[in-house]
Amino acid sequence: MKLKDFFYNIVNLEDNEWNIAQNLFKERSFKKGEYLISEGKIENYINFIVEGTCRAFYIKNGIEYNYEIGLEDDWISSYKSFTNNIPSDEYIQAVTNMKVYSIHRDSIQNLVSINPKFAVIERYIVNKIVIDKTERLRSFITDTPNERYLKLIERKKHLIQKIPLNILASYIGITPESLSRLRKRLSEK
Amino acid sequence: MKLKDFFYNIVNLEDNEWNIAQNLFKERSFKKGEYLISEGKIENYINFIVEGTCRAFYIKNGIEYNYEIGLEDDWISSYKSFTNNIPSDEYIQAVTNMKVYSIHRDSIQNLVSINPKFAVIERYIVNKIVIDKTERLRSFITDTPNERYLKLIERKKHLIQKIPLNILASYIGITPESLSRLRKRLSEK
DNA sequence: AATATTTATTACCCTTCGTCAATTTTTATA
DNA sequence: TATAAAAATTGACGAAGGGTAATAAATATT
Repeated sequence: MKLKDFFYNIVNLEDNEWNIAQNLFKERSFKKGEYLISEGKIENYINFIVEGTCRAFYIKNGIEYNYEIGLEDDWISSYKSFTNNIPSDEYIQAVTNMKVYSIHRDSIQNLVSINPKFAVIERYIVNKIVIDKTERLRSFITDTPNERYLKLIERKKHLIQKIPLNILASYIGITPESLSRLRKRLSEK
Repeated sequence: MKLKDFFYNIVNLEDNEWNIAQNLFKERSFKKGEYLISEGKIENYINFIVEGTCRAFYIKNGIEYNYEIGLEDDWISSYKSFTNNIPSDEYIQAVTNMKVYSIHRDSIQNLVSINPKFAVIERYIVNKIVIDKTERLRSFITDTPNERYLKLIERKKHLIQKIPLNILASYIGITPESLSRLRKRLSEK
């Protein structure tokens, strides 16, 4: 079970500690196209992706902007909504069928207050979010769309290649047409 | 004292609680051009900016990329270095003379462990970092350089206008030449 | 399997930004 | 204050991405 590995890589838990945590996660499945969270709804969960792929996007002037792609072993949530308990300004949608383990905001509070080990894990996840966001921001500042594309497909090739081009293009920050041309240019070399 | 306001806007502290916290902050001053942190050094502090302006930048292929600008009342730190206790991959430099209140990693641990109110404050600051980063990432995805410039100068006009153009350009993600032209176009309207 | 729908590719032209280089303006320093 | 250094502006040109639209390919749906 991957979630267990994730936890044990951060701190060593006793069996009963792991059981307590495990019981607070609930397994949820989403079919391709279904939404984990929609704009206007409050995000109560943070989700560990066991299987499948999803995208986080927001809409501005009628256009969808895919600013995050969640793959296996990633954590995904509408963070601002989750932490501030306010309506989400974004959507998270399953790009393929997917399975996630979800834990409720209150359950996290619970875990963190009863055992400092869980506080360490929680803090680890938040840090990872900050650092990933920073890295992605840097990529937008420093890299060309071309470089961003190459970095993206390096991430987990087999998974990325199943994601529609228009989503990848948006993630990189260009139009689908441009990504199509970019791919062509790369293949010609 | 602005730091006090910042704290009290999050939670109400008793006088003695505030005193405990206050004593753990140390005031530091930096002259224009001095570094709060340099690449390779470990960042031990998180800094509340009382006066002045600074920039956070990293170097890639010999080029400086200014990815953050710190103004009064902002918190600034080399986050990844600070939280993971590893050498910084970036610089933070005073753009004007500045005064900050700095608190050490260990002192925060201290505060957080003795009083949950401080845990709330700490969590508030980390959340703000995540949300600001997300917002800035979105701005890179959604907005044109022109829009990013307008948003930037709206932030705190009088302070921003004292920052050299080449730093602002880098922050927006364009060359100084382009920002110069952009400004010209705006002034012609 | 046939049809409809969505997704991807390609061509056209246009705009913006980057690069390089020269000049002007501002700021720092002897 | 004079001089040097740094920062900002401007011009010319090229490359890359955007917009629109038409076509082709791949997926869904009946």
